[in-house]
Amino acid sequence: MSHIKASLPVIRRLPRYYRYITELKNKGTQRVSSSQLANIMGSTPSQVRQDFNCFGGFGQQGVGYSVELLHSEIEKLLFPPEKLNAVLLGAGNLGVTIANFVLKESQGVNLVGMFDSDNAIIGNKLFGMEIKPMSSFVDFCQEEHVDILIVCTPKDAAEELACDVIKSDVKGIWNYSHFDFSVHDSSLIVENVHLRDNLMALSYRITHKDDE
Amino acid sequence: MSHIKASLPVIRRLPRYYRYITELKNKGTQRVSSSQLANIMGSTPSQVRQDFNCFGGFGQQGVGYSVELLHSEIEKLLFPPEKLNAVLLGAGNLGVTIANFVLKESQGVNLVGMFDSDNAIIGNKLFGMEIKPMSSFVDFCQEEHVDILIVCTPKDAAEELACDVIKSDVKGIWNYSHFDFSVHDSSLIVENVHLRDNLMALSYRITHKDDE
DNA sequence: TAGATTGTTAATCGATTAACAATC
DNA sequence: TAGATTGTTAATCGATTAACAATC
Repeated sequence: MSHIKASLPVIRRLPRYYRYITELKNKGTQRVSSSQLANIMGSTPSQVRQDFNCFGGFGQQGVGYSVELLHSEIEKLLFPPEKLNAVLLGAGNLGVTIANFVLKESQGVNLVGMFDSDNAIIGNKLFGMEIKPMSSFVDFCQEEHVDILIVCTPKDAAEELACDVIKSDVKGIWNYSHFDFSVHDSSLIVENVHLRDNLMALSYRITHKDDE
Repeated sequence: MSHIKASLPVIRRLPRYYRYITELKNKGTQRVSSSQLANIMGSTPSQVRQDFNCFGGFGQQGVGYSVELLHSEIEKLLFPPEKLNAVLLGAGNLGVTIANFVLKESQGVNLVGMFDSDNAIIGNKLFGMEIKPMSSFVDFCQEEHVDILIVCTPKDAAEELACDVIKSDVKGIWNYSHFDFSVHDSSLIVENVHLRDNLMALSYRITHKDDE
């Protein structure tokens, strides 16, 4: 029953726990031990227990964890009571794919707007929503209570947006651009998905596998 | 001149250094100090120096780092002498976007094949390449020397692929599926891009910002 | 009761930060 | 020479792992 604030590594593991426990639940498994979970996660029983104890400890000494309880508790942690509202900035190739992903595969997050600066596509309908001009997004955010900005613009556009972002009063950014919001404003909650950086890291690790 | 094997956090920072140093180079900046870089990176001068010393230390005491030299050294580290060959498994919405990304925005990696199990799209041409049946990818890998597998299939399909992957003798996986290759085969080099997990972590952090 | 397995405290490990001698 | 800034060693911090008492 400690309820220590969860550290970032713990938070990052939470969705993975959720995935595996959902699988167990669907298989009809009733109980699971920290060592079984460690096995599935590729970690250690200690870590599993430490992780869960950040949130209050869902287990029973001598018995293990109830899959059902674990599932519903982690669900409560991951899905807020009201869905978060998100807005897409940059409706290019990647942006549209991510928008589609949010609409179809994410529980917990609503896509409520799409913005672009290209006149050629402004006004087009996509997923039943009209692509609006980029310049109108700050006003939109004020009216519609937007929580998350999904940034899929080129770097320069993202950089220009930086001031507007602060004005817009959003709580977090899902950032696919090469502009690092977190470096410039540490109060923002940012998750970066830097595809290029990620592929480079993979390529480095492959190439230097046998170093020393 | 220590040349310690770079740890994963250091490797992950390398592409970011590269981005910032490329910018400095394009601006015509000649020299940069560890504290300036720390500022741009949102880290500390100590970390910058430690990081670079993993690769042999590119600086000059009392003077700083030459932007030109830093750029070319990091480039050498990140881009292998021969490009790596990659193959896409799963040419759905996300897969096609990623393929497009690799073709247009990644130096250092070649896309040499695309595979899917859906008969409706097998044989279609995309980016001048024919989508081939999934069943043929192991043979293809043997003939064409494939280094990287980009997995954009649903979880079940990825799970079925697991054995073939080992046979195929690839060196690394860029994984967008919900099947965790790294847990099941720790000898594989895997970079996971779990969009759903990532968005969930963002949503958790937003919702629990003010906890304790 | 004995065996199993948690919750929690303590020990270890690794990464980050600080300090300082070396040197341009 | 004095000032600046690195390379490198030492100190700190945080996360992971181990140990063990509590308890089902």
